[in-house]
Amino acid sequence: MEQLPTAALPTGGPARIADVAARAGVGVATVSRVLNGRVGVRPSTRDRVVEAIEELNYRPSSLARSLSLQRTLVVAALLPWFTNPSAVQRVRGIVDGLSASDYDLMVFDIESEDRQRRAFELFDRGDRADGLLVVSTLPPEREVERLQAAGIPCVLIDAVHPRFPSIAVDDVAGGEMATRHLVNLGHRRVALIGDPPPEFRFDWSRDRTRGYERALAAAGIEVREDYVREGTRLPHVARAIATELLSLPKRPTAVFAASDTQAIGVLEAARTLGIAVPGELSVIGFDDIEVATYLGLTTVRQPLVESGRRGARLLLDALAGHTVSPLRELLPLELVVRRTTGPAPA
Amino acid sequence: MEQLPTAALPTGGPARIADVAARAGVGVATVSRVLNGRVGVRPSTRDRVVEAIEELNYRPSSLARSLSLQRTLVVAALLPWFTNPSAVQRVRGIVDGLSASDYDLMVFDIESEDRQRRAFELFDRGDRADGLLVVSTLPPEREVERLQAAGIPCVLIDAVHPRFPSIAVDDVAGGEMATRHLVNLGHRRVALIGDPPPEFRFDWSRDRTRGYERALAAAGIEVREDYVREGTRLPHVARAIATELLSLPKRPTAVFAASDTQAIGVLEAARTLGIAVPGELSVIGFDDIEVATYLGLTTVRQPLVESGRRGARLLLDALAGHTVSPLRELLPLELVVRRTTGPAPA
DNA sequence: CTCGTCGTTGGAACCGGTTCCAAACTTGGC
DNA sequence: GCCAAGTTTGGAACCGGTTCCAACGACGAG
Repeated sequence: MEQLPTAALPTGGPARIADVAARAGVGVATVSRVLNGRVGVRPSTRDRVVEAIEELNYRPSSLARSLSLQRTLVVAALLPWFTNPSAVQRVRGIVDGLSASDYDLMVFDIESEDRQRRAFELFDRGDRADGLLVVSTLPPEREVERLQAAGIPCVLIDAVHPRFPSIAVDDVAGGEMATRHLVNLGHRRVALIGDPPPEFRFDWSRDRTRGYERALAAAGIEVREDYVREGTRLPHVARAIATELLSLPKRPTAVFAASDTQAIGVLEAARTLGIAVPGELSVIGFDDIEVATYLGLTTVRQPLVESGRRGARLLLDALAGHTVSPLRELLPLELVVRRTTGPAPA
Repeated sequence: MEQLPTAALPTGGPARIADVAARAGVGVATVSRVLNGRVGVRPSTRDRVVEAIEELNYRPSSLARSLSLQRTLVVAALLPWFTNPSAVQRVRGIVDGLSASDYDLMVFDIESEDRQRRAFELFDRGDRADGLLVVSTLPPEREVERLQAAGIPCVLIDAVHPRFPSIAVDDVAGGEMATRHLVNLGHRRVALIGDPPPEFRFDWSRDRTRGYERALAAAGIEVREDYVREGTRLPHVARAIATELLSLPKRPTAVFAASDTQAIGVLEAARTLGIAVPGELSVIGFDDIEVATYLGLTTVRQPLVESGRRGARLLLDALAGHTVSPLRELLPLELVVRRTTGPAPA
């Protein structure tokens, strides 16, 4: 018998490439070549290496590999999960858009400002991921600098920034579309529940409000201040606001909620107060999240899944070296009429 | 002016620790000490280093750091997102359970078998994450070996395996609880829609079915084969199955769906067929996902958020070096009666 | 038989951090 | 003013891969 290295795992931990090399009686460079399917390795040598790999149950450290290659083959999606149920749909699209590529997806929750900071600290140097998809949030300006300096491709979804390509919708048009639908049904007392101006998110709510105002103006209806409310997306917050709204002396006959989540709160408030929907009250949302179907909620659909898919594609393009100019791509909106809107009560 | 290293970023890329050291006129070891808040650095030196760090806008590479430390300060959650809406709730709990720790969470989607394989390839060596939370799925046996060999702490949530600690519920009891509720309401023709035996997931459906059978037996009701169906969780699949079920000559007066997602499909089928719920048909689900509230779905609640929180805590314990024996922790179930179940029609 | 060429191969530098260890520098007591 | 003890400090080895480049062997041609 010829001399073989004694211990299989001298270090006690998982085998390293050097262990494999020693076992196969070759150099580390050769093992690396075999691992990466390089040509120019004698078949007999290759066989010995493969055998050693299997005997040691070896798998290369992706960490060390990334460090050496300066590439991780990972794409990270940064998104606020919970404040935004539609984000899950978007991720579905991202997964789909990435599925044909070599890249793996990692999702990072940035619900709190603290976690947002940590997320960018992990990713803005490009050593945890090769590219970033930032969903429904805006990177702080300091990070914008850093990302661009480090040359990390970054695509925004459901957010807009002049320095990055983005996938979004025309929120003004959407707000107008929703409101016009209500007006066309004969409603004159149309309320709005929007999001408060966000601190570090993209302010889509403001644009939807603008669309609301525009549609009312077009119909010659004055905007009543007490009909325009703001509150976070949390269901119970929207519910409380809706309860106030529906308890006004001259209560609205229709409510446009700037997101489906908030629309659900309105529906709950109406049921509690014994107000019939759509008989006495019409409700329209925005987004068309999955629940909307089950609830029969009328809403303005934005292509959530498609936004993720497009964003992923754009990022892959950028990663492939194609220069992607910071364009603002708008996806189409569509009115989906279900069972929560109807003619204004006489 | 004294001589300073000329180019700020000689490499063109982000600054490295050596650049900082050169700029501050110290060694890399000293910079490292400052970065990590070690004591034993002269204040004046520390100031020079801090200044250099700021001037170069330096941030250490977390990748290189991980490689050197053999620690990532990252915990990975592996879960099938979309086949399982309850997973989102669980992640919410995980985030909460981790929030007080130094660990960051990364979520990895393993919807397809292919992605499951890739996930474990990325993580089973422990160089991408220090610990794993495996949700609603089972690691392949080969990976079990590898994980244990590499000493990577791993906690299962909504799945059970003899070699790992796990957080789960008593599915038999749950199935029994749901079915007994229907029986107590006077139903004798109780159908079941379950999951097909999964290939690489944990088979909770089988246990819930067993509970169903047990409850019927206790009431002296025979299990009718044509009342027991199987289909994936996709809403339209459950819907198709329910449509068949409700078109039987002697159709059931109650359906126990092994998950809320499937229960939703049943509700849709009933509405399409014009069957009143709960007047003519009672429906009970399992899980109590968020939608269940909005739909008024009667269901068996399992503590989804809590499962994530407990799993995270257990994992943190393991990461802190406490030995966590492979215990099977069961969380309590609770019957939540809403508006989709009622007395059996006369 | 010798030389040049090509196919294989291994050593060593590198990716960007951490840390051991020894050397250099302070400081205090005499 | 000198020496021992303690404080700061930097060089170099290490984490585990990839890859450049030089060296080695086999082979065919002259």
